[in-house]
Amino acid sequence: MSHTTSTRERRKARTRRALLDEGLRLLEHQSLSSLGLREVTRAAGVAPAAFYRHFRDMSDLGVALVEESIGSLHTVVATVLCGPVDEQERIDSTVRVIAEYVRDHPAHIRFIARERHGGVPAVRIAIRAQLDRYTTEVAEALGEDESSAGWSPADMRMLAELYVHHMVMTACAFLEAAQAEGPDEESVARTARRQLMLINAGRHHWQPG
Amino acid sequence: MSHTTSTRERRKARTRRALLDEGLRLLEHQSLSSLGLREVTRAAGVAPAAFYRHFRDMSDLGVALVEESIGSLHTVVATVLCGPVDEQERIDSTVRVIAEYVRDHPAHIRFIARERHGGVPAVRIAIRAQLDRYTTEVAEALGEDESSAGWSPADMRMLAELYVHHMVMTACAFLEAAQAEGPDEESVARTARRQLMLINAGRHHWQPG
DNA sequence: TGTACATCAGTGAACGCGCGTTCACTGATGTAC
DNA sequence: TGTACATCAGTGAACGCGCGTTCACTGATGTAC
Repeated sequence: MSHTTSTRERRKARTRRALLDEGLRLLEHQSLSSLGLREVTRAAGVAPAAFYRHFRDMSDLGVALVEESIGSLHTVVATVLCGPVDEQERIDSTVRVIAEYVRDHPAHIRFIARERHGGVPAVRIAIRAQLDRYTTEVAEALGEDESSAGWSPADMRMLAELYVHHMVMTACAFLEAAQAEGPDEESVARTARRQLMLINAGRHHWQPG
Repeated sequence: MSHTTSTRERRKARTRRALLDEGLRLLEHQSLSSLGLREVTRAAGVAPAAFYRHFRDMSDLGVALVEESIGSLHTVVATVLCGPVDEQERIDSTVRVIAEYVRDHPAHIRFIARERHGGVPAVRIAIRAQLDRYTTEVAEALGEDESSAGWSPADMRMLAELYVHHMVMTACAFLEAAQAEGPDEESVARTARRQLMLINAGRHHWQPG
């Protein structure tokens, strides 16, 4: 069989994981462009030269982290979009899911927030591409909602962008709350809910055209 | 007189300016935590050691750049808040002013966007403080608007945050448009305007409480 | 099953380089008389 | 106005250090017979 994993393959995969995990961990307190190759290999417990068996350079490792970080984020949108029909409940569960996600994957969120406008072009481009895919998913889901009758595709995209940006911004706020850098988690949640309610009110009174 | 500026003071100020200007210029393609002291002094045309006559370290220079970058941003809010009474016109002029601001100060905007979640704590904190002051200004201005009758202070703050975040996000989008990294300037403007219209619709149908 | 050879993830030493920081200094500017 | 001394922004050499990258290597794992 071609997809049995040999001992060698498993070992290699384990080292790669260690590099990714330790990299992400180190990125909690610095940005990718200041993260050193030797720093990562030291943390992962391998020789510096071993790095090159897995990544071309740090920006390559960064792109791999983007895939992982946003990949897992798609579950969030799925949870929300297949969620309750009642508007208020849907808002509540959206904000709850975001809070949970940040609690479970703080390093991923921080990485995305930090490198989204960061100094490494390849990573910035990868993040934009992923968020774009994400926005498209949301826009398509909006199209299936009955309250979107009469909306132009451009307007649904515009609304999807507003939602996605709001989500990212809320995730960042939860992150700051978690490290006591900003307001506490409950008030972040309250603000986020009310902002979504306001956007919803706008949706219902939208004059297309 | 105590505030005549001597030749010496003027010379010192000029070197400081050169360090700040060249620093900001170099930050267009990298983040603060990877910007070197020698890199900045080289660009400014002074010896490395001269840096210490002006800043303790790079994060100190970063904080100075924050003051400059956001300081000049307050003009934007002033322009908008004292702008036209008609809603559509107000939205149009807001988006226009943001576009102009980004065109005139691209490096400032990029710096703020990049370091807002960047790897240098002191700078992150300075940016948050400035954006907070900014949000408070907007919230106060909203309080003076007749359409805010019956709104709680918390809800006005919540709306102000939505506006400020939308502004930052739109500024970033204009920036990306300028370097052909995203959609063109006109479609960014169109999306931003319609998002503001949707938020406005929400404002008018808001049920306080 | 046993043997001989191939593969290749990880090693460890070496390299040249630019970094941040220190220090005693220089010389133009400022001040006191 | 002229002189003697003080100030201090900027210099340039020196330092120790950790960086990214290269290379021939090792030795466990995989493959063919």
